[in-house]
Amino acid sequence: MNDKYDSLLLKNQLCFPLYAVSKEIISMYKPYLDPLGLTYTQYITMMVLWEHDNIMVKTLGERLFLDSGTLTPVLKKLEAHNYITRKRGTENERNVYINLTQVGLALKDKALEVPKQIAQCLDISPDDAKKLYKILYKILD
Amino acid sequence: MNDKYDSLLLKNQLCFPLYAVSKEIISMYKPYLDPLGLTYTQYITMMVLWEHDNIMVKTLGERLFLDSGTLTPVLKKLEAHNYITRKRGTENERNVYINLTQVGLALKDKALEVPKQIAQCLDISPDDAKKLYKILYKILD
DNA sequence: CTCACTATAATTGCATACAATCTAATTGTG
DNA sequence: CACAATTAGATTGTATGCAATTATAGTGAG
Repeated sequence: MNDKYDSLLLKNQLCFPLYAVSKEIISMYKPYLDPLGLTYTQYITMMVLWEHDNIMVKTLGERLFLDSGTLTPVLKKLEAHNYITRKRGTENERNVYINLTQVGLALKDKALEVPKQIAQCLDISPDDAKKLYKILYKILD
Repeated sequence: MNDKYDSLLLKNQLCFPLYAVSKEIISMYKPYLDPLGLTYTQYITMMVLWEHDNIMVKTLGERLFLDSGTLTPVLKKLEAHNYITRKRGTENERNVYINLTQVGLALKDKALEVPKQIAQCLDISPDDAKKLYKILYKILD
């Protein structure tokens, strides 16, 4: 009923459903983010900036669990869209500060619809959502 | 205490911790998969094949939630490593069947260590793990 | 039987992710 | 002060992921 290879069955993995659900939910964002001209990664980047403007790339990376190798190209695209600006710090030339433009700030109001739409698509009970959230942050910390 | 933009706070998202935890755990696999010459995507592909050999790319894609655009390059790499073979079906030329080589099959024994090591690194209670697993599969189905 | 339709992979283009390396700036130490 | 060590970003290389398109092979309605 149980052999030595059971631990290698896909259905006995915890990481795989995490990976699959993560991708599936991110793909649900696409139709709602496309009108805003944002990808999912760009969206969560904007979310951090909407909460706290004028932050360093390093801080952004810590909040999003992303390194400069990922963030630099993302930020350059957001800058090309005129949603943000990138400026070297005067006190310390190593630091790059990200700031929202008027356009980027204005996008916040349009983005309000996104979480609403996703909540409707996502078929999960409030109880499960709460449990899931808690367990995930327990792992992250 | 509560403003109209609360729904856009990173900490109020359910998808973000899913995405972050998924990435963090996948990165934990790297030191254990490197000696096997596998990436995480290649590893879960091999897991499906270890469970059921001689399956079509389409079936593999359904199990892994990946499309041919992702799988074709992954499978070509596994073929280049001599872990698998790819053969067009004789009954239906559209189908491509994937089979393990002797080397690929032998890798299964070495891979047995991987889930053991990951379980040790992953600091999560059995109860939380069970809850998490159930909720994730509820979403996937 | 034929031709539109469908199905399966492969290909192409774009956007991440991350390891490793590099550059420039800053800091700590003797 | 001099200089090794550290830090912040950028760059490079490799490997996904996914949408859209293409190529080829089967299928089915008339």
